[in-house]
Amino acid sequence: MTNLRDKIIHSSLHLFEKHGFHGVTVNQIVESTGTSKGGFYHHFTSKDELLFVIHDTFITYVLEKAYIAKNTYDSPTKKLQEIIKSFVQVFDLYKPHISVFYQENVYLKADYEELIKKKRDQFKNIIIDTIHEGKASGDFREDLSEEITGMAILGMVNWTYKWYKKSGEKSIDEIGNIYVDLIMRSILNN
Amino acid sequence: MTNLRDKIIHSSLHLFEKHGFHGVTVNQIVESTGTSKGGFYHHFTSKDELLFVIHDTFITYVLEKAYIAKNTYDSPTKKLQEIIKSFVQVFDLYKPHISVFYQENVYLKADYEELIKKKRDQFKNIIIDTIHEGKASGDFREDLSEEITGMAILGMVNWTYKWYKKSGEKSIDEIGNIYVDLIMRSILNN
DNA sequence: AATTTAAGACCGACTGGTTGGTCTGTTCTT
DNA sequence: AAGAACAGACCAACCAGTCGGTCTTAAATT
Repeated sequence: MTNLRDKIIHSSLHLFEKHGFHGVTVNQIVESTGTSKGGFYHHFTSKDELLFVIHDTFITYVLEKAYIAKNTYDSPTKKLQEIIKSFVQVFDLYKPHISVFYQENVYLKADYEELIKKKRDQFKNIIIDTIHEGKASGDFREDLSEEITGMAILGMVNWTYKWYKKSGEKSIDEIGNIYVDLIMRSILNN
Repeated sequence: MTNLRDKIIHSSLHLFEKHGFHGVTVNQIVESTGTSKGGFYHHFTSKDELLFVIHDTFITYVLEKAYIAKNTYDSPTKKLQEIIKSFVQVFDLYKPHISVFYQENVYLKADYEELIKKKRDQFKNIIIDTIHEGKASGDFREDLSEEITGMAILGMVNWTYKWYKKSGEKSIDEIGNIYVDLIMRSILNN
């Protein structure tokens, strides 16, 4: 971590995670980073922009991983497995980002919100499309509702941010494998 | 809705859901309720207490439903099915409460937070205990991790608050049945 | 090589608007 | 009559953002 910008993001992330966006003042961020108001506003136009940057770095990373998984494999089953696994792995890298992402998104300003929403919808659609493919190929059950099943999977996986701790009993890969197992049993044919 | 207290809760619920706890001022609540600061502070000691009341009414209701389901049936399978179904039904009744519950819980003051956490843990344990019972009785797979499976189920179900709309294609009971189907396929033996 | 110039990085006292909460009344109810 | 229910002007605290200024660094000029 060489530059101040990254330091500010790093500090604010942990503060936001614990106290929420509005529970943390710019002065607190600045203090915990070891800089000043001037330093902060030299790198960010506003507190709101900082919130956006946190949102954007996370969703951009996740989206790219999902595209890679989608394009690397042919079978819908393998695709979905990899999308889930790669997403779950992100919890070890971006846990605080994710917490802020799901906890504070209502506080994004309209313009920022729109940008984030687009990427989030893309991610959602990758999953739903994969379920669609799986049904078409005969891998997945015909009677699945693509929308609801997609949201069920997303929910199961996303919720992890509420309870996952690196120091917990199970590693993130173990958790990912459990999710994949549960999901596959419920959507695979026969 | 006869008394002012309920009116205030009702109005604030929708405001909080859309703009978040800190995105809504007491003046806005008071205005949208059609009352005054005096009216508000006659019924609530603080804005924070209002937040707590919203949390508490929801979790108390849900917890009671879960206990009833747990005590009404004998088989773990049936128990779990009913717990899930009864919980999902709550979305039609308490959608705004739930949104606030999961979005704004970081802003609960320490004392209030503790009270809520206790009830939330009780709810979580009802599910985990039921999974435990199901494994013991041979209904559920032996190799399930009770903790992770429990959190996976909770995640799937809880996440509904992020996207569910009464006006949507599927009714809440249909969604509940899909969840039960997915979950049962993944945890039932053979 | 020495000196000037200029821009980027960072500082921190200050401000203007906002917000939760108070307090003194007035009106309704029993 | 008397207490509960409500009204609304007012206040003190807080907080995001500003702005004039300093320090560092590296290129440009002499």
